[in-house]
Amino acid sequence: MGLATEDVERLDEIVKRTRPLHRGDYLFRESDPFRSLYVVKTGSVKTFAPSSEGGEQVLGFHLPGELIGLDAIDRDRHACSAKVLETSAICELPFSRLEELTAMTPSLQHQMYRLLSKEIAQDTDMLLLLGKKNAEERLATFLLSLSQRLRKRGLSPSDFHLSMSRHEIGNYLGLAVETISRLFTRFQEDGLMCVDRKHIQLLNLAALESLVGSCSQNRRQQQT
Amino acid sequence: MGLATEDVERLDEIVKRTRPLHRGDYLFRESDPFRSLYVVKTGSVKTFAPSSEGGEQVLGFHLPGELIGLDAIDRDRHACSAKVLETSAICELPFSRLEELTAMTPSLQHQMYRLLSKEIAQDTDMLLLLGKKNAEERLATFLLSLSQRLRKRGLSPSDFHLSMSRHEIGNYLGLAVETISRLFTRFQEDGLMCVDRKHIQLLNLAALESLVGSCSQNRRQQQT
DNA sequence: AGGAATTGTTGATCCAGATCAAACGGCAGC
DNA sequence: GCTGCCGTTTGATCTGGATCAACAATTCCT
Repeated sequence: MGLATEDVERLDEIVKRTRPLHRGDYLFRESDPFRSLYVVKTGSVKTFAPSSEGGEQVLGFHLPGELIGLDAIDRDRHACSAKVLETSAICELPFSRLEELTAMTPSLQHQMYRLLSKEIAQDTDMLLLLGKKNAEERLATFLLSLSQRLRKRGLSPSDFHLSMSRHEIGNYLGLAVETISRLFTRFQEDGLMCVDRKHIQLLNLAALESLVGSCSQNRRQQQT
Repeated sequence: MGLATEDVERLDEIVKRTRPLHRGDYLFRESDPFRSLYVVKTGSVKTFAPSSEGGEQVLGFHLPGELIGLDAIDRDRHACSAKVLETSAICELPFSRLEELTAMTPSLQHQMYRLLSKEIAQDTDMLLLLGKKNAEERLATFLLSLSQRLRKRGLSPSDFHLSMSRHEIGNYLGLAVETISRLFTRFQEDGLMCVDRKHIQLLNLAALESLVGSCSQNRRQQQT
């Protein structure tokens, strides 16, 4: 992510590599004391918070290269749980070590601020999604987000495996499972994608992008 | 916020105090280059991002003591606009100066990480609100949040002025203006609060808190 | 392999909250 | 004081997506 090799070496020294984790394993649970940040090397992880009365809100899906646990620094304990969705390799970054390191390395400190800030900006996008977008726009946004993040890691942006269930996607997007299922069917009928169980192929990225930007053509105006 | 007086003095040296700003003034606009963070001293500010096709999503209301602009560090330009809601005193913190200062002051660096992390945790709460709560729960959550933040600053937690319009509240909470208006009326009928134009009195904090936690009594189960 | 539990799909119905419509109350400008 | 414009309230109606209800396809377990 644009670090000098010198910095990378230093970071490398404090990273702990954990043995592979498997579907269902927890990286940490809500209210665990906060000690480390985690980086997904391969596989995927979901984070989620308990909502009132037993339910849960999926907060995010984390793909290779992505950092988990930034929301816990403030309270010294995790505010959400992180569960592995498929066999995954995860690196652990003890935060106190990281903090010492960034204190003596301005370029790393800057990088750290950027990472935290990026997380905020992403949450902000999500607020817009949940606050203003309809079901179709939400799912299109989700698919394109996955696509872009996979591309960034050199993986196929148009042919991939969903490690999360329809239920989890719906929860994340603020929609019911049934709505997700119906939209997958519809998107497929419209030739936007090809869905086979958890195997997804995006056939028309451009069309999906035009859905994301709020389908102005088929709605009257817009509130607010 | 729990800083050593020594640190506060150093911070004080880099703070720019701006003349009072007035309703409608912008602190910054979306896509402006990022230079500074802002702290509300008195008054209030709203931040908002353009949503697709002209609308906007209100991202937050910022009261005295709160920091604005953290989402811009990553991209070097502001991802949202900040508009003053009433005559306000705002401090400006040039970020490059702040970054230098925190690099040489571990306690300040730590504080900075905590602030960024807290922002993420707050956004997370908001995702839960927009993803899982109904209209009643959203408004109750909003009112209690204001109440608590005012109390933290030594202001009345149960008698205050709303500097934002019903429209802005609705936008923030993902609800229509009419819904906000109706809920205010209902909350008042139920003796939870007293509403007079923009003047709010919370009469029953405990009851509002019980609303927030999802009113399990009057709904069947709960999805996920 | 066989049965049970989980996950996904599809159709029918329902409802919270949006949208539409109208009238009202404050307040700014003249 | 009068006028016009917002912002707010209230009522009527509409609708996107939730909920309910089967059922089908997978995966898991023994």
